[in-house]
Parts: sequence; C-alpha cells; structure tokens
Amino acid sequence: MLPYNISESTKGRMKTTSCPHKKNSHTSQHDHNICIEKALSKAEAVCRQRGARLTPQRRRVLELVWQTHEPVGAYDILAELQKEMRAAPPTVYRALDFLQQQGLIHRLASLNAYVGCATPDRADKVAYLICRCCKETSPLAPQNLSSEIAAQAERKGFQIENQIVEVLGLCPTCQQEGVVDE
Amino acid sequence: MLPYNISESTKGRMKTTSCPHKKNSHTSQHDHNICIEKALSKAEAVCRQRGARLTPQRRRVLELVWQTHEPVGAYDILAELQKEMRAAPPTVYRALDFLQQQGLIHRLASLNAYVGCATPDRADKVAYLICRCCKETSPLAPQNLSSEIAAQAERKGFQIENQIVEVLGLCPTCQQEGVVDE
DNA sequence: CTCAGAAATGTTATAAGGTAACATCGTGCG
DNA sequence: CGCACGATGTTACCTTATAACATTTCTGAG
Repeated sequence: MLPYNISESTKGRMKTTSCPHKKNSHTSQHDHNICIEKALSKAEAVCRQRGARLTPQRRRVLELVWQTHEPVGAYDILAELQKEMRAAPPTVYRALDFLQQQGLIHRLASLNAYVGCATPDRADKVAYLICRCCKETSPLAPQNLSSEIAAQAERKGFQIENQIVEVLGLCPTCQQEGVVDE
Repeated sequence: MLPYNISESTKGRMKTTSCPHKKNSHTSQHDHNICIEKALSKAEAVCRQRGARLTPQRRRVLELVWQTHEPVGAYDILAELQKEMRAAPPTVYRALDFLQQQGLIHRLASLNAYVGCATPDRADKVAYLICRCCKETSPLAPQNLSSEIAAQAERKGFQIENQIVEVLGLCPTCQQEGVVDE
C-alpha cells in the first residue's frame, strides 16, 4: 500500500478527464514537447536572472505540471513523483509554492489545480477561461479588466496584492459535442 | 468526542480571525441584527416568489452565514449546528448548495468559505474584495468588468456559465494598522 | 578550507474541506 | 391508501493542504 492513499483512480496516469468528448484536443494540435521545453528553458532563464533556485525537484514538478494544458492536481503530481522517488505531500506543495511565487505556474482556485504559465516574466494578474467539461484552460488578457477592478478598489482604499479571475463555462469543442446540462 | 473531529480551535465560536487588528470593524459600525433580518426576509420573499423551499434548516444555515460579514467555513457552520442538533457535513453542504443556487450566498474559492449576498434578486456575477488580513469582504460592481470578459470569451467562442472574481489585498483598516509583509 | 547560518528537503501526523451511497421521513396527489 | 418525490439522516470515505520537527545541502564570510 502506498502511503497517503493515492487512489487507484489516480494511480498510473497523469490526468482524469470527466469529459466524454475530450480528445486531447490541445495536445493533438501541436507538438507539446516544444511547449514543455520552451517553458522549462524560460523558467531557467527567469530564475537565473532573479537569483531564484530552480532545483532539480522544482524543475521536475514544473515539468510535470506542463505535461498537459489541463490543470493538474497536487496529488496527481505526487503520484508521478512517487514513481521516481519517495515523496510526501509537503515535497509537492513546497515546489508548487515556489513555482507560484516565481509566476511559473498558477493555481486555479475553482479546481484546486495548477497550470503552467507561459509568461512568468510578465507580472500579469492572469485570468482564465476554464471549460467545466474538458477542463481545458485558456488565459485571458486582463488589461482593461484589471484597470476596472483597480479603479473600484482604489475608490475604496483597498490595496490590491493579487487577483483571481476564473471564468467557467463550455469551450467551443465541448459545445459542438453537444454537452449541455449546467 | 464529537463526530467529524471538530477541532478545539473551531469549537465554541463562530469565526477565526488571524488578523491581530480585527475589531469586528464592520459589525461594530452598524447594527448587524438589522443586516441579518433584512437578509432573511429578503430570502423568504425571493424563495416564495420562485417556489423554492426555504426550509427551517436552510434558513438556519443562511442565518449562520450572516452572523458576520466575514466569510464562514462550512465546518464552522457545522459546529454551530451541532450545538443545536445532530448534524453531519452533508446537512451543511446541501443547505449551502441550495442557498448558492438561489443566489443567497456566494462561495469564495480562495478561502473555501461562504458569504451572504444582499442582492439575491439580481443575477449578478459578483466580484469581491477580500482582505487577506482581517478577511473582511466587500462586493464589487462588476459591470464593465463582466462585459470585458464577455467580449474576450465570445471572441474565443467560449460560453460563459459562471465567473469568479476575487481580489486579495489589504483593506484600508488593516493598512492603517500597519500590516505589511505579503 | 571550514564552519555557521540559511535554504531546501525529509518525515510523520493530522487538519480541513467535501462527497458517495444508501436509508428514512414527510407530504401532497391521483 | 399508497406511491412518488423532495428533503433529511447516517456512515464512511476521499481529496487537498499544512504543522511541526529532523536532516541535509548549499553558500558565503572569515
């Protein structure tokens, strides 16, 4: 028996997708290895520049997050790590914390999951579209959006540190596939 | 021993506030009982009109959510309920689900907690300012914000069902109190 | 070089949030 | 009546996340 009760349903693969229509759409449309490589080399550059230590473990976790464009749960990552080494939850959560601080990943609060960020150099407050069916995510440019929020916050004397914008709904693919029922 | 391990730290009071500066600011500035009464009578009106059943339990949970303007955790509510009756998590979660469907409360994904909504009649996609220190929340009017999101989503063919906008930072009070360190 | 302090990681245990599945109750209606 | 349906009760369990403390690794000052 594995420690920490990695469930059978999670063991042995990277992602669960509840969507019956999911066909790895994103991943099938491009060579995802290139995405991963780009993300990792960018991460290394950014960290070097900042004097942040992208250790092998942190690098590995980042790589695992980037395996897909879908959000990945911390325990999914843990399960993968455990194929390679002894690992416990704090190992994963510490790496995720570091990566978040560096803007290399974002946490999606509505899914308790993490996605890689392709633009860690821009201090963007990012917004995401999230398909409730296939879980694919798509970052939004939140410029005007942020300024609108900033204006309202300032009026109230509120000092913004961070913002979460997650838009849930159906992506074009899942709409075509006839997914309904909210 | 209570079932479901209600922790000592939660038992016996409604809210935890990590903020050392918190002085029930909101609640001290107004007669909060009026807030609660208003919210409950509005809830009853709205439910009657819709043919939704605001049962005594659901009403009681709504009342508990409204005890404060801070977000309340499901297990905080459970602990309160258990002072009055035998209760298990599903009891609370079912009530919370119902209340959410009716727009009577909102869930704050970044805190795993719930706040009462004063305007259940408007089908607003609400945004919140949340103080990371005292946890007080303040709803934002998200009009322009929503239209900006809607425009971008439409361009991508994404069908919006729901949206989460949570802005984290420091409220004026906590800024004055000299809270720092992000 | 070396050793002290800081940063990172290991390890154990447990907290906190949430749900599945099935039993029971109550009530209104044909 | 009796059954269909919504609401609630009950048990068990799953998922996500963190506290607390031990150990290792790195780094820079002397």
